[in-house]
Amino acid sequence: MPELPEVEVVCRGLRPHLVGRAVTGILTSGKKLREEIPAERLRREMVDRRIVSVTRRAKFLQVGLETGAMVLIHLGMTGNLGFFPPVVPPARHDHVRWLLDNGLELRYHDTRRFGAIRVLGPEEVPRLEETVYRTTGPEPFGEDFTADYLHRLAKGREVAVKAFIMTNQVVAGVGNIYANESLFRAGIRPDRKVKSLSRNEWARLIPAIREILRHAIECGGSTISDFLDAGREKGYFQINFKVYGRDGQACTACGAAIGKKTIGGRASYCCPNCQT
DNA sequence: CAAGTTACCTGACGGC
DNA sequence: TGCCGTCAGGTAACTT
Repeated sequence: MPELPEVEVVCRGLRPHLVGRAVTGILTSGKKLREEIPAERLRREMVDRRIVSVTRRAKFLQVGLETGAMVLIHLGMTGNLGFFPPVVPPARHDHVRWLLDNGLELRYHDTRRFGAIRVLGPEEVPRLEETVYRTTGPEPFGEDFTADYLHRLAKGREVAVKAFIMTNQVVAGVGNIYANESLFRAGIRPDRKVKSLSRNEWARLIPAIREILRHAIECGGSTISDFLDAGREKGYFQINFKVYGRDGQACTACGAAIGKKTIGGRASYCCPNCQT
């Protein structure tokens, strides 16, 4: 499920329910995610502490504690968070349950266990950008994400533009779906080598990425409110994809059949007519 | 060093 | 019905 827009939607959905709450206990499944769940450290930094912020950087959710400590949550491919009353039996693949002082539980559910949960002490938080995010590029909505930056970074390189913009070091948070959709919006073929893109094309791609992401966040936002007790994919993404998953179907702009091929091991879709 | 491949997991789906 | 291969929105560790 989660690329940047989904993580942003989860972030905004959690915030009003979490900020100001204190954690009273933490239960874990004992199963390993991408990394071991640091259950003891989680308890040490969170139990009897108040949550003061819920933010996002790249695809990480950042839960800030009153002590200055922080818990990072990455949803991987199938991670999700939801609030439940304790009487609701935990589901298969619920891996962390945060008991809250309002009687509800926040549950982390992750079928494929590609997600991650990390704990940072107060002394580690000021250096996040140099440690956790050392290899993470600019936020797509950040002012450092510019055509000049991309043009310079792409110089002489042979990688396909779609793989390039999906690389975390280049820009944070653009996954397979929105890479496909952004390139369609910008009219650029996903298999173009980045060294062949003009300064103008980069300048076109940036707003395309931003508009696609912003629209996806807004679509998710329409159902944000039912986080309580709802959990799981309650129809967040009624986004109409223009190319993703539409191979063989007619392009919404010109009617040509959308094509599909693999780039960098990932399914890639493109209109042979609208994208050059 | 850049670019491509593989591994980590489970579940859903299509073909036979 | 069931068995098998393939695929899935992420990422890092590999190999080439």
